[in-house]
Amino acid sequence: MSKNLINWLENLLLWGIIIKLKAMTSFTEENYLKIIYMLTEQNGGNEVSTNELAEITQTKAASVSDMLRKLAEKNLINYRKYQGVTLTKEGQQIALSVIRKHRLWEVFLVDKLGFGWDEIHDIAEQLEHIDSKELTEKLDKFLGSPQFDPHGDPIPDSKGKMPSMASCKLSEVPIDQTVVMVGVLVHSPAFLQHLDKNHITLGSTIKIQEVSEFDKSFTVLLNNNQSVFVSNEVAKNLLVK
Amino acid sequence: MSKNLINWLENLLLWGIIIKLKAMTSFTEENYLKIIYMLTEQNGGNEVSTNELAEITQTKAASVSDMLRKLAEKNLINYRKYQGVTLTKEGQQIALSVIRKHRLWEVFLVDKLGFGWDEIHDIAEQLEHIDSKELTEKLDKFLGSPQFDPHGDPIPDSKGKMPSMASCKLSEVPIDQTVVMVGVLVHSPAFLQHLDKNHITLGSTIKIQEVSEFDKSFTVLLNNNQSVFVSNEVAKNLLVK
DNA sequence: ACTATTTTTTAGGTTTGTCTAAAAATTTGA
DNA sequence: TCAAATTTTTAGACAAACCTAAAAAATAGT
Repeated sequence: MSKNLINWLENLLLWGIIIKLKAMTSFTEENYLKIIYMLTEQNGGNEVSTNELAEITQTKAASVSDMLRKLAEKNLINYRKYQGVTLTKEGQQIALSVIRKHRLWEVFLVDKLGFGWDEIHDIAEQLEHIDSKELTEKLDKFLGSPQFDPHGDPIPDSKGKMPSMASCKLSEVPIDQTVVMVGVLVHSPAFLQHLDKNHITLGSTIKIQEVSEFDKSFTVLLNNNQSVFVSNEVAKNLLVK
Repeated sequence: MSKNLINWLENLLLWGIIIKLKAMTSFTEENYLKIIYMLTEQNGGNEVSTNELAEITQTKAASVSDMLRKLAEKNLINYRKYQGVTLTKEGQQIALSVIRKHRLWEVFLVDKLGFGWDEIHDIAEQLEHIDSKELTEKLDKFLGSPQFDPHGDPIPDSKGKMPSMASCKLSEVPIDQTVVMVGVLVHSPAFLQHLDKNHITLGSTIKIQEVSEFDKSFTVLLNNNQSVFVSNEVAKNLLVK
């Protein structure tokens, strides 16, 4: 009967919609996945705790618990109650895609629009959730397929593979050695502006002239022949090669 | 007493937050305002009805009613029950800012990333809600402060002023006259792809060679000396100058 | 090893934006 | 003009993402 057929088609359509909804990740879910990815990295691959997530998302632990249950149902995280979480393959893919978009947009904001590296974070936090694969790939081409963002962070490729680069903290480099500034471990506007004021930017050549016994502060020579003072606190957060 | 002082400060803070929340417009609210603006234009300044809004937002009239009550409370629309709505000054400002962002991003997508004019609508619908005045103004500069978007629609300036341009429908132009294509009244991919196939684009020179008595279809001569056939349906939706 | 503390989860509630069903207002047309 | 049809609003519910308060599990200290 044609009415049965129509019902059947409608059911199929309905199923299609349900499957689509289940496959979709919301703005908020994407944020959780991204943060779990970054914290897992920081922890050296260990599980991320509920409280850590609550701290960073600026919500309460109870809200995090709710969300973790939901993400686990969607198979995006590995979740054993009270034991913290890690990402599944699928969750990692989504996290990497969000990070890719975030970092590509940061390159756009600095290279094309002329923003400072201390001004772009909040805008990129919004742009990273724009949903269009074609857009991401065209943006990537337009920017010349950059490997690193304006803070020196690696940009994963469309398959989620991160470019790697050996680097270490400036604080660990021996005296008299000459190195190149390739990244920062802290992204706060205050830190970045401090570097600007001292003419230290991505790509700066840094020669370590003197290290104080007392407070482990550095005096370094930059490529412009300027001699600047670098506290240990700063040196610990500068990546060089 | 210091406890009273603290309470008092907390109250002030709370007030501050409430004021901020009241001043903010959500993604969804922005969409309603934008749509009300566009429908009001189409209606020649008349009120927009609940059903019209339900149709376009793809929701139910009941949901629209709810939202209208909310927007009216925030003084963004003029709303008399059962009488339809218009925007207040404040609502219009927000609508124009969203439209400005939408059209600037469309220029970016076509001019810088190489998208076709039939592929950009859904992406711009997302980008138009990115919240950063500095971003909008830097994007505008980067694009060379364009006056019109890839469909020929005017881009309001940062104060909400629309550039104007006299134009009329191709269907209203007399025979033998030569005009320039400056816009479209329909933005569906199908229509835009049809124009692409006939080599009619923004800026094309069009000379009307022949008009059929029977179906009001046109034969026109383009700047590349190609002669193409234009149905009345198409001619009614082409803006020329 | 067993309290005390901390961490995490559960239970129950709020807001936003949606829904369906039903009521009320407006418009239409004989 | 007044009953029928249409449009709009109200009432009551639901899902997502959050909250507070309280219960349960894990960890730590002696």
